[in-house]
Amino acid sequence: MVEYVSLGILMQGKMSGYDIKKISEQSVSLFFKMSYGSLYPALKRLVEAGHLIEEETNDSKNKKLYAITDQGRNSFLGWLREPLQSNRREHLLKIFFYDYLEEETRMRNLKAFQLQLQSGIAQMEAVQAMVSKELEQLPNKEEFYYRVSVMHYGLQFFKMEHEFFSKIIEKGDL
Amino acid sequence: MVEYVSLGILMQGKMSGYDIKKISEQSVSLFFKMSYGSLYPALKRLVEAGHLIEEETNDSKNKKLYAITDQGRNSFLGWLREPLQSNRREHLLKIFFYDYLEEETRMRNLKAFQLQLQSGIAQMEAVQAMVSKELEQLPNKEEFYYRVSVMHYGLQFFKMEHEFFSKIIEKGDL
DNA sequence: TCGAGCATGTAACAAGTTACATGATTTC
DNA sequence: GAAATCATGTAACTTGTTACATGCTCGA
Repeated sequence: MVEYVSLGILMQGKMSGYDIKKISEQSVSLFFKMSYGSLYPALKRLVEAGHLIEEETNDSKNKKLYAITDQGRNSFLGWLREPLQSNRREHLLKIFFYDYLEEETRMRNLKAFQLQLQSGIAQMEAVQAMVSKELEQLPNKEEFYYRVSVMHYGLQFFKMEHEFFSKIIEKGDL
Repeated sequence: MVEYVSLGILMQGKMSGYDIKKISEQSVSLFFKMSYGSLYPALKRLVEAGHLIEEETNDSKNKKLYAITDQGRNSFLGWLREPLQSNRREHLLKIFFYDYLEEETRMRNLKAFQLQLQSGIAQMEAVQAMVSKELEQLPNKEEFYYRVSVMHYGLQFFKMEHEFFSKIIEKGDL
């Protein structure tokens, strides 16, 4: 993931590793934390793979500037085009970069994900209904307060996400 | 984490590795996915560390039952008592098991986390205000539609989480 | 009898964290 | 002149995934 996030940030223009990290903190830090220990080796690999070009500046700080190549751009777009998956939580990361993606793929993926969410919600609602029935039979309900709350939270969360997707699919008011 | 989730599930009573996975899917799968490749080695380590006792059943399927020891219970509770941190997303996992924790620590941790959320929200709102001002100056606003949407989503999400915490702290209606 | 589910495990690999290590520059 | 920040990197470690490997049992 560091690699794709780095490529995504470098779509803006060339910059140093240090800058990439700073920008990631100001933008995608909600969904993704980057450490130098993963970033610098990743940049090295990307250069070796021809996805980036390294440029040594001989200014005082001897920092290096990284620029994305066509190959890198293609690789990044390939990643963006993949179906959205919520299991790895990378879906929001991808959507953050969706302005770079062509409308068609964008809509296809957003709608597919929307459907997944819908069936997930239906499933969870079924489970919840069952659980709360079972729970009512028990004398010691309060012992499951946090369990139940967290399940409830999960459901709420998915419903919120579903609503969010509806809005961005319709390019609704934000 | 597999280790703590396994211990948490075994607080209910002894069962096989296979069962642990099944139960994890029915309960915490929203926040945590378990694979056998991590589960079985984890169980082995927990036995070696004295946190679990392994019991061979000689029934046809030759499955093994795992039971939590006092040491394991203490280790699990130690983990539960740690402050909640949202960076690793393990906070909901912990809260799921919070019925096992004493009220005092529970409230202390929930309230501390609530405060963190609050300052996070304030910070994000400030950033958002700045960004949307800057954005209005630009002629090509639409090129940042997804970026802006995702940021908006993040803020919404944290607000929702904040509300959730308010409710469970007050033992409010769910 | 055949496939789904029960049941356990290993090995290679992937990805990232943490701590360490270093040094220049800017700002107060 | 001290502290913060810019700037890059490595090595050991942690954690988990994926694919492979095996074999039993129960119901249709």
